[in-house]
Amino acid sequence: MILEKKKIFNDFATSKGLRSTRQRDIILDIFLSTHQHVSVEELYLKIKFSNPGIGYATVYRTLKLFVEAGLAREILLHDGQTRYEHIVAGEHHDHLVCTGCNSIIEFEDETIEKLQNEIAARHGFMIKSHKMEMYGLCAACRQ
Amino acid sequence: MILEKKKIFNDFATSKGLRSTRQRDIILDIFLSTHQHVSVEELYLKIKFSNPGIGYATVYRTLKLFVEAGLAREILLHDGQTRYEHIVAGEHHDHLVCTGCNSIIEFEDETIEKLQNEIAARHGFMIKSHKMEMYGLCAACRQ
DNA sequence: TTGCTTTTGATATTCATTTTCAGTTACTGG
DNA sequence: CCAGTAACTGAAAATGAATATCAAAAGCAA
Repeated sequence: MILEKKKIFNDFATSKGLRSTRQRDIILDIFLSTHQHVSVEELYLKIKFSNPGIGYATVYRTLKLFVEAGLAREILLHDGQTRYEHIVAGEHHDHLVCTGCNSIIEFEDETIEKLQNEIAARHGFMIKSHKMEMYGLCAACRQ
Repeated sequence: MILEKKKIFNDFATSKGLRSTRQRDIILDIFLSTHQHVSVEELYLKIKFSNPGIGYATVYRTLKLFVEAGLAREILLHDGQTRYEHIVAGEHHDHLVCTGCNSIIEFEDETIEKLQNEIAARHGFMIKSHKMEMYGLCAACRQ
């Protein structure tokens, strides 16, 4: 699956006439090794650890490329930090965000997806992406 | 309905020991006269027109109070501007955002709401709020 | 390798939002 | 009604995430 994603990125790079660089390889590797919802800061620190010398701006730039390539998606929570999550082809999940401990639970619901498409169609919309977030207290924080 | 909202804010202010000020009254009035999804900038300009002298910071501060009071909700789109929308008790709507012309269509779907509650329950979550946004091209922009 | 173009890293910049702080205003007790 | 005190305001400075700039470095085609 990781190889598959690397291929997606390489194909994207080729089609765009982008060059293949050490930095982009490293950033992709590390991004793919992370869990969902990395903030740029988190990713940058992780990269810096094994590869000092890679600059902040490059991480930003490269993440934007991942979004363009369809590998990642930007998500905005309410802490002022943009996060990036992995896109898995044919799969879409949404988020339960605990406002107590900031943990995030993912879920997927086919029925909701279908309803979303119906609603979009009803309004003449052509949907490219969507997101859904539910805020509340997780089981642990309710106590 | 407007009076009702003013009462909600007054009650909130009283319970929090906040003072009643001319500025807050004006900002609430103008906020209530806006449509959905005002950015701070938009609101500030509108306020400035009839009430020069009211400062940017006060508008920011006051909008946060409206959120606390349950009158407004912050929404984050992808243009770097925080927007505020009205909360109508017992009603919840979601958004279709056109990435072509930035227009926003609102919709409401009871079935989705129900599904969300079921999902939350399944995960032991107590939901406080949620949001759903679908991005794509509206009918006009598809052409 | 040469020459050209993209990419990078450090830094400066931008822009939304928050903080600071001195002056002003609202409320409370007398 | 007045004075004291604490909250509120406005202007300006500060912050912090994200972007732009630019000289140096690196990829790529011939």
